[in-house]
Amino acid sequence: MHDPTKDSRKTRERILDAALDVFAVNGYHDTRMDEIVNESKTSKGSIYFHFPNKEQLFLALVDQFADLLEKRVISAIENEQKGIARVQVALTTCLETFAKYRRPAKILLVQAVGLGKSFEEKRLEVNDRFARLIETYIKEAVETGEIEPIDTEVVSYSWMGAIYGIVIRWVYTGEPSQERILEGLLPMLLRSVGYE
Amino acid sequence: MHDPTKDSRKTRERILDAALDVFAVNGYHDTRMDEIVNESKTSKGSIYFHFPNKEQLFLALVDQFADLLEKRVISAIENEQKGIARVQVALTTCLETFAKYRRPAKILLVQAVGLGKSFEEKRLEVNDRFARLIETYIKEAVETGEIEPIDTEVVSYSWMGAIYGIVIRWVYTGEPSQERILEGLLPMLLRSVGYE
DNA sequence: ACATATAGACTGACTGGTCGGTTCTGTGGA
DNA sequence: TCCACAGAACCGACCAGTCAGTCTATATGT
Repeated sequence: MHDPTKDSRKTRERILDAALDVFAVNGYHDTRMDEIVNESKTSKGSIYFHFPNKEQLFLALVDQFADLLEKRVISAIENEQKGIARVQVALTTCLETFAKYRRPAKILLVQAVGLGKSFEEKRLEVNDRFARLIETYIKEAVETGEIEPIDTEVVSYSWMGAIYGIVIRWVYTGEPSQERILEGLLPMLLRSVGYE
Repeated sequence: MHDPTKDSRKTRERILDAALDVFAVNGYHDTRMDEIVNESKTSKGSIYFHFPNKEQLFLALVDQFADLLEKRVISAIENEQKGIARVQVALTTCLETFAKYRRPAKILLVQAVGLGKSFEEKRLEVNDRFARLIETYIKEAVETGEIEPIDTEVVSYSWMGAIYGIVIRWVYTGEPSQERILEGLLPMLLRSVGYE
């Protein structure tokens, strides 16, 4: 019907970018719509033209990053053989993506937590998607016999937690360095399922 | 008999109990002080007599649980020999405590996240306390030679994350069962530092 | 023993500022 | 002419925090 023009898309992105900045720093409740208006150099009318309300604007950011993360993981492993190699690449890609997109990561891992019911639903949905993605590759590695059979659900959720925990700390303090994370965390996770 | 201090203490606890219930279910921002008033069968004035404001009431709950967790871990390991045995007991105690105190756990792990700066400070402080506690015991196990030298900081934070990740899922869905968590997660964590 | 004073604990109706969201008028470009 | 937006003025629900006053128990004075 109405193909969004180039300008329209640009404005939408300016709003999303500004929202990303402000939400990442201040969190959801401490962010005023007027701040996003200022930051985006648009207007209140414009924001409410592109997004129905504050909540949907925020969730759009969460979705955007979840999609990005999934796409990057899937495209990274598609050249790999089934098995532990895929697990390794998937983990590396996750960590690299979190490192590269620090603010979206903070929004997903920190700012989206502890908000109301509708937010929590979205977050659990994203988490599940992510955990199942990891679970798939772990199961493949079990199938190829590279690692022993294990409770893959427990493994995937605790891996996710481990990654989140480290990344959250890194987001706040810059420590441990990305190098240390890759060199410390990855082997540790693989060792946890009996792969050296 | 009519010790005013005792009555006062009881009222304070009634308020804390009610706040625990309501905050755990609704989160910080979706909790109205009036709900806590109703739930606690006290009054607005009474709450503001015992606590300076909403924020401090919430943080009192976080502190309460952090203290409890630390006390239980420390008292549990004091009968154990230095080394991996202590690590094992510390982890078991953590998981048991989270399981036993489900609502406080939810408040610490979920509802306290993504609130403002002062909240985040408190949460990071609690997390650090907890991570360092674990780190201590891991270091001891390295000293006794039961496990190989490792990046204990990365280990402690990722362990913490792993535990959080699993517990959060359990808090929401009841899955995986406590049994599966103890039988799946513990050996996994120990394996991750090269201990069978 | 009785009256009075003081203080701590508690009550709940009320308020005042905040902020998400609306509305409306206007503008420039395709 | 219509889309995409600017932006100011405005609305009004919502809710943390206030405050004047009540109640009860104990201390003090006579």
